[in-house]
Amino acid sequence: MILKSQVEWALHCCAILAGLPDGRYLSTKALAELHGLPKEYLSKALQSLSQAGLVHTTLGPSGGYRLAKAPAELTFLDVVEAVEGKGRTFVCQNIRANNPCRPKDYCESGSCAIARIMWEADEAWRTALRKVTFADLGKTLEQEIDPGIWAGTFDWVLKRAG
Amino acid sequence: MILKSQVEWALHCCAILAGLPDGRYLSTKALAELHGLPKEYLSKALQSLSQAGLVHTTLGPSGGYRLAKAPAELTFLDVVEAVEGKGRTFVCQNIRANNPCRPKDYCESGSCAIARIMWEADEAWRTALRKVTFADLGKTLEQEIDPGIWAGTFDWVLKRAG
DNA sequence: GAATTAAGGATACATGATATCCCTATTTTG
DNA sequence: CAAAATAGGGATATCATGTATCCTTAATTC
Ligand code: SF4
Ligand code: SF4
Repeated sequence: MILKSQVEWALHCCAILAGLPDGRYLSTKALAELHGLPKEYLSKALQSLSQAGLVHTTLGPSGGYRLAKAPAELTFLDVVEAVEGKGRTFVCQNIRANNPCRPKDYCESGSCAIARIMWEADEAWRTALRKVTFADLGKTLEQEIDPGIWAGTFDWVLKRAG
Repeated sequence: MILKSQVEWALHCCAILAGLPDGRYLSTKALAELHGLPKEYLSKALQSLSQAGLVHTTLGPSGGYRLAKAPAELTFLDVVEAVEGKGRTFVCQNIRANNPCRPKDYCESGSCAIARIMWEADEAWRTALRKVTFADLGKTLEQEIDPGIWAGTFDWVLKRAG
């Protein structure tokens, strides 16, 4: 059970978009170059973000993506769920219904303890991701990243932003 | 990202084994019949439990599986990790190294904020699973399951336990 | 009108999950 | 001792999903 690499890509792209000045857009091409990723495939991840309403897009030259909300309103969970889906990681096949000791067509009284426990763990994971916004991430990155690279990347992005 | 169905199978099998009297063993065949699962494939899941040291096995007629520890010492996380592996669900491809603004062979100072946040969420998931033991589960199931089915299943299992 | 862009359909490929079959060594049963 | 039953594990087939590329269309900018 491993998250798709598109999750990582989407998180990085949102981190960049979160640093973009208001009203500017950054294209798939620029984001792909910046991260060394296949442009066409990265595009699918960005489309997922778009379908989830997390980013806003414009067409034509100087078009591309920007965040649809303020970085403080966008959580890691938003991005992860946009790419990976909102489904639970534990899916119940209801194998208890195969128990030969049960009367046929016995009606279950809701979800069982095993499924509930697994789903609670799922929810703990989601809660942890919901707590972190891209404003939080921006602050941390600014402290941790080499200032030269930070500034250089910022310039690089601005030059290519429409 | 969905857990393998073997996780569900292994959890159910451990739930049954946790109710087994001391010194008794239950075979793959019995566990497969009880849950309506393909015997040969369920066997792989049980082998994972065995390799992780969670169950003890004996060969020959009347052989099979029993828990290696007391139910109160066996956690959901033990079983999930035995089947699904102990690896993190977020794997970092280090795509920041592709940033064209970086000097070549720039040495990263440890793991970045994005990866740390994802790994912390992972850890929250594991913590939730580590909190629940099969003694806890047993108590819940005893309260929730129809007493007739509960007793009938217990008898069924005892008849087939070596 | 030409260039650039997001969106999305079609397709191929790789990987991992699911499932079955078969063989071996070990242990109980008779 | 012989037969039956068991866990363990290798080999293989099948299917779903993730990864990746290519191409077309519609919208936008210049
Ligand atoms: S016992 Fe729970 S987890 Fe197992 S099959 Fe039934 S509902 Fe699903
Ligand atoms: S920035 Fe973090 S998550 Fe992204 S590639 Fe680097 S280490 Fe991995």
